[in-house]
Amino acid sequence: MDHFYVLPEEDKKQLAALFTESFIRKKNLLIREGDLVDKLYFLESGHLRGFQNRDGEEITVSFIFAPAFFTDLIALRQKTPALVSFQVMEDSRLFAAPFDAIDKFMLSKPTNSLYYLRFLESLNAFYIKRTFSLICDSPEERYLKLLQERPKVIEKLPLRYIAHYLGIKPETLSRIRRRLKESS
Amino acid sequence: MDHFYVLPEEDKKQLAALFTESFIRKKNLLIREGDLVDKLYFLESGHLRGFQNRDGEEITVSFIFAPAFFTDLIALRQKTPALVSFQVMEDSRLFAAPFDAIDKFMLSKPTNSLYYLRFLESLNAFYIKRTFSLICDSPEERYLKLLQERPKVIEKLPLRYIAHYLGIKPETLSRIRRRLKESS
DNA sequence: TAGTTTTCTTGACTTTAATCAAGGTGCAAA
DNA sequence: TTTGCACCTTGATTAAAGTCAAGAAAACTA
Repeated sequence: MDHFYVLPEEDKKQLAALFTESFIRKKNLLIREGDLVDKLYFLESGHLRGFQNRDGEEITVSFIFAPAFFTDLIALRQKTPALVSFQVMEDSRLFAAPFDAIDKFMLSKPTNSLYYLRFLESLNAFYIKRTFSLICDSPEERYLKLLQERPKVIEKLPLRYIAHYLGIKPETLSRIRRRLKESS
Repeated sequence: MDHFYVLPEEDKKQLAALFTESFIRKKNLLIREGDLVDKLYFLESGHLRGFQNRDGEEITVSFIFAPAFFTDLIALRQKTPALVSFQVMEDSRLFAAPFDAIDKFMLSKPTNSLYYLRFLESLNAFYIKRTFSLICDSPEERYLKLLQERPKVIEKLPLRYIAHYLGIKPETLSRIRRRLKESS
């Protein structure tokens, strides 16, 4: 929890007390599309994929690698049904806290919201860059950038998830990989 | 400034005092790609486009419509050169505040950061939805969604900017428009 | 381990968008 | 008002990604 901003020891304890531990088995859903969301999660081990159901097909739109906080922020704040399902890709340990309690914690002291603020800022940076890449770069360029910036994604995840994440079809990614192998 | 969270009158005055007014003429750049950024801006009238230079061509990647806060958040926080140039599309009135001062303001009272926090959350929601649309929707679907969600964009902006924003070429958008006209 | 299922690869073909180039339109400046 | 320029539209062509289908490889299960 020290990635963004280090809270004083005392406040950190107070925050940690809001979370309860749980375990979840491979392939289970943590958030289901359409659910209401009221918790913030911290994934300690394993990784997740987020997907949307489009005409019966599951389109993977995001990945979460431990250790990381996550939730469906849109559903949570706007109190609307979740847009995305989150599926655990291996047996995982995680912590959950009611967001109401987090909000209270943040309001109790100015520095308490700094961590969340930094988290939002970096999430923003990530999605802005991803948007720009989808607009400006070719599928092959997007794949190469992903390879550079998040090599874990490529090592651990099935090709079809990566393809959807990049906005292309699995067959196309398979061909991109072959092209890259041949030309090297 | 009341879109997200209404500050008490006193705090609002304190915040407003951090901003200085300025005017900028049509077509001028407010932030230039490569600049260092240390201010938060509030656009009171007019609208902006953000663009990147790719192989000599200006690719429009974002629009800002008054009234709205904006800055290059990535450049600002990571103290890296701006990724995007911001150009005013008509003579505009705006306000600027050093971000250092904003940070101090936020740290002086827990509720002072709430507005910024809501701003970040809604910016996030916006870019997440845009990313998903770029992944899942066809160019025509993306155009129709934009038409629905931000009709101002379509009314006021040149076709080629809208096309780049949607990740397609101007010729393609021109053809999409014709198709839609014919089929209605 | 053997067998089953899922995922990946590959080829042939179709669809879609990009590119290139020409002509038209409309706005802006003189 | 006229002229010039920037922008948009359109058609012909090319390039790229999508689709469909079959077979190979890998992963899971009994």
